[in-house]
Amino acid sequence: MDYRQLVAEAIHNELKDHMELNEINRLLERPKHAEHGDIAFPAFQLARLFRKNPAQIAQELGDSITSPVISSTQVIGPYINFYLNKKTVSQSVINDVIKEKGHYGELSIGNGGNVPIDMSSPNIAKPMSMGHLRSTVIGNALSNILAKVGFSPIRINHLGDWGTQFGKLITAYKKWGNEEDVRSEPIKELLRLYVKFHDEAEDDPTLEDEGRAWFRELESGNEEAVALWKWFREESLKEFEKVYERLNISFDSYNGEAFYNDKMSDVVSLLDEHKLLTVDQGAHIVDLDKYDLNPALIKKSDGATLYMTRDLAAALYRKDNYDFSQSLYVVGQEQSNHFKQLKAVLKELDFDWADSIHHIPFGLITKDGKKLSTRKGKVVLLEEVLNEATAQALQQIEDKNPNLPDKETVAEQVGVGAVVFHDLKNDRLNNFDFTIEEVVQFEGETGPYVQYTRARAMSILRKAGVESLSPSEPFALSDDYSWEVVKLLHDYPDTVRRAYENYEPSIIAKHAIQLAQAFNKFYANVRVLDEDPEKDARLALVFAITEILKEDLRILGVETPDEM
RNA sequence: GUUUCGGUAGCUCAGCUGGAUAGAGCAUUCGCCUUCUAAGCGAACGGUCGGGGGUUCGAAUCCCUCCCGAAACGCCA
Repeated sequence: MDYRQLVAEAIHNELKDHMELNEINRLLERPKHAEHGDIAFPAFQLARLFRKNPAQIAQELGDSITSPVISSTQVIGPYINFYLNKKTVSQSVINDVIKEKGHYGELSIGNGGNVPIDMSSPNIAKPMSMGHLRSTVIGNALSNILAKVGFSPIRINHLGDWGTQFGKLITAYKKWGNEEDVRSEPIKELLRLYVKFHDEAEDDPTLEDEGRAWFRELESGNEEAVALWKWFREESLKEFEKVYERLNISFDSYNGEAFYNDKMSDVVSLLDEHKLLTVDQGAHIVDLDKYDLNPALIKKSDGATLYMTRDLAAALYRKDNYDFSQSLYVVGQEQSNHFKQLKAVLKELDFDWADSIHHIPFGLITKDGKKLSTRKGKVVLLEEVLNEATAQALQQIEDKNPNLPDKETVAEQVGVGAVVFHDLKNDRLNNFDFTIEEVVQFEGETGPYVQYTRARAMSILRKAGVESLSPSEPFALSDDYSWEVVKLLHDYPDTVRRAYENYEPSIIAKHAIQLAQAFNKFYANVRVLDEDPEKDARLALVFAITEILKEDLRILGVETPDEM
């Protein structure tokens, strides 16, 4: 049931010749204060239309609007406030959820269209940082949201597995590294070598030359260089897999930068055929003046290709391979310019699908107010954050629920859940300064709060012996605490739609928090298991809540322990 | 300097396409476990919505301008 639509139709019945249904729907609003009813219609626009005082219009119109979902109407000044029929609406909404369970809120906007999502994309030989976490969890949540509204997401891990840094790394390894250390702790050791290289290079600039030389060797297929590269890549991937496993995220493709090595010359020829390339200071560029953008650098003055070249190759490959309906890039906002250029170049190539490419930017994570830098060894290691969160979750369990079975598993779900939820709960463009205390929190607007809320609800169902419900029974409720929950359940499809339209997982996270808050108030004030004529309906509501909280968290990539 | 984001309670943030007395969480203080998990609930405290103009019946929200912060700005990705 969509009661907003029903109310709009009821109003439209009275205003047929004066206002479109859509317009009415647009004007309807949810009052901020409970004493203003459940849904309100302001009469200001009508005042202009009828050249009358809006309060007077509201007064005249108010009583004539009727509908089975409206239980009463109250006019306050220029507002017509509607109170909905709680029993009718709650019964309908609860049954909708019970019928559809996790599928509730699914939409068919996507028509099954493929949507490659460029996400995570860590650099080989570097540890996963909090920054990669953002791309990973936002990308994952967006994939789930897209699937929920009918697209077929394709998760692509565009690994940073090529570039001059490998020349530097090979140089550093040959100078200061050994096989054993790399094997035992690959990322840590490779990072140490990488940082050492940059330290030493400050005093000894010839190192940079050596690094470039080794990269040239790698590009031209030098056996030793290629072997080292492959080895570094494998070891790194193994480490990344551990993290992805903890986050419960998998990919459909690991085609990274190296994958496009043999596909870039085609891009260059294509640009050339379209007469788009010009030479400037020895470099090949595409002029983008008419887009008010800097030129896109396609080839360096030494002939080497660049990031842009590679991303063009990737965009073309994805179009050919997936025939996507849209293509997303979950990449930090500091690269906005790059993606504007990318789209502009594709437009210059006359590809009409250029507009279906969307950069999904996100804010920067800083530490002590400063940008993180791998080169300077200034990193927040994701794995350490997850470990700390899990350890604290375990401590919490020991304190509060020491008899809980399988504590370690739950601690992992809660700890990781806290970190992931924290990353998704705010507008993705917000910057934030990393502190472990802030990320690992279990109270208030956090992942564990939502998980805990659901665990309490599950506990009620367990005690009542409810495992599943069929939607036939009359689950009508009318108390205020249930009503707040019912309204949030009702809003779910619209929430999903908004999350999709804005590519914004935080909209789902906020819904989860609101629903959890509403349920906790209900829980504190309404006894579910007591014998009461409404007992079955209350259990049905609790069941509906567990389903939607679980679905909210599933979309965000947060697990849901039944007990904690 | 140019462009793009941002400035709302002590801190972190909501506030949907302008609407009725600006909301949460954290922190602080206080109350609630003989009743379904207190990772909870309730209460108190806390705001010139960066400043100034403008549009409007109505502006935290839209426009202009100024101040402050962050990021990007041709051979890194």
